[in-house]
Amino acid sequence: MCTNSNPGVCFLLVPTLFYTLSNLNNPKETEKSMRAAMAPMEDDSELRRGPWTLEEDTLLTHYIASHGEGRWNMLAKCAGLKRTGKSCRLRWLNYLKPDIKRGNLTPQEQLLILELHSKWGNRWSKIAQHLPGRTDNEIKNYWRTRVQKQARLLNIESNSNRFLDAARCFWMPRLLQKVEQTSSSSTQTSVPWQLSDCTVPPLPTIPPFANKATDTTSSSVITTQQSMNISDQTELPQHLTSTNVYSNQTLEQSYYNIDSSNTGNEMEGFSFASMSAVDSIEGSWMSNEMTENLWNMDDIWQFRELGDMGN
DNA sequence: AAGGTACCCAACCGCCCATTG
DNA sequence: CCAATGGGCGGTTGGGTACCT
Repeated sequence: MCTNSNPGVCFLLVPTLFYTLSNLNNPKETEKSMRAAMAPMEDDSELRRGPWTLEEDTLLTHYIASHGEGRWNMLAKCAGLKRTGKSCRLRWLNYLKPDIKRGNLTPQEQLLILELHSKWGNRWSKIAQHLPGRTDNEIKNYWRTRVQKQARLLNIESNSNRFLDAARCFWMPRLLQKVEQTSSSSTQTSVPWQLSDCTVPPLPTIPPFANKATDTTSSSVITTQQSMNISDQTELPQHLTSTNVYSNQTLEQSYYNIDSSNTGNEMEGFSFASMSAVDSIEGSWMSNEMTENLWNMDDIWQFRELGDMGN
């Protein structure tokens, strides 16, 4: 019933090669894998857990190449894996599947994640559907490690409107700028969506945010929908495919309508707002150390010449 | 060089929903 | 209708590694 005849050579080679390469310079890892591979032989009744070995990967890949995906519990047994079906499924989807893309997220992908997350929240799998080759797990990790880190540094909730506004006003435009830079320097792009129509408005010359924070008379807080011009459609965000959502008006609106109910200490956290001018405004209330941390995020924060961008 | 800390990410966990018998 | 099972999803954890002091 469960035979492993007719192995799919390609499927077999990909993970094997990857494993070999990734462990080539890591004898420690290879040794660990070997030891782990031996472990199940000691107690066949035990389900294995923890890191997958090359042997397990090969077994799984081999089996799927021959029989296809699905029925994971059955698959695990038939393939001779001492793993749960869930574990097999996860390993395949997040690691072994041939079309998995590896390496750092491109600015385009980062932008798309920010954009889609502002629309759908933590719907990682839904977001991942729009990033070919990226897994929900990877996107989730990216969000939790990079994005939420920024939120922490800023002392604001990553799921708050304030953070959304900050990302919208400063992060996204810069990513767009970077996208344009990279796409202009190379004719080919792997971006799954059209970038040609994306336009980055010049960043406004913004006064230190603390000044605005004292304005408790302003009343409205722009919502995600308002500032993003995001429709409820399931297609890609409009500005990524057609017109520019970062119209000057929208940008200005979202900037100046950051929750005005916040005062004092809370506002201090929202340093994103002054980031756009952090290099150009003398005496910014934001410490150099803090801005350094912020701008070090990946390489997207290379745009130190913010003053220039606004001109 | 050594120890401590922060970060990254693969893997696991628990919950939920859909399907099946 | 209901229980069992499979599969999907978001949240969390722990080990490895890079970086810092």
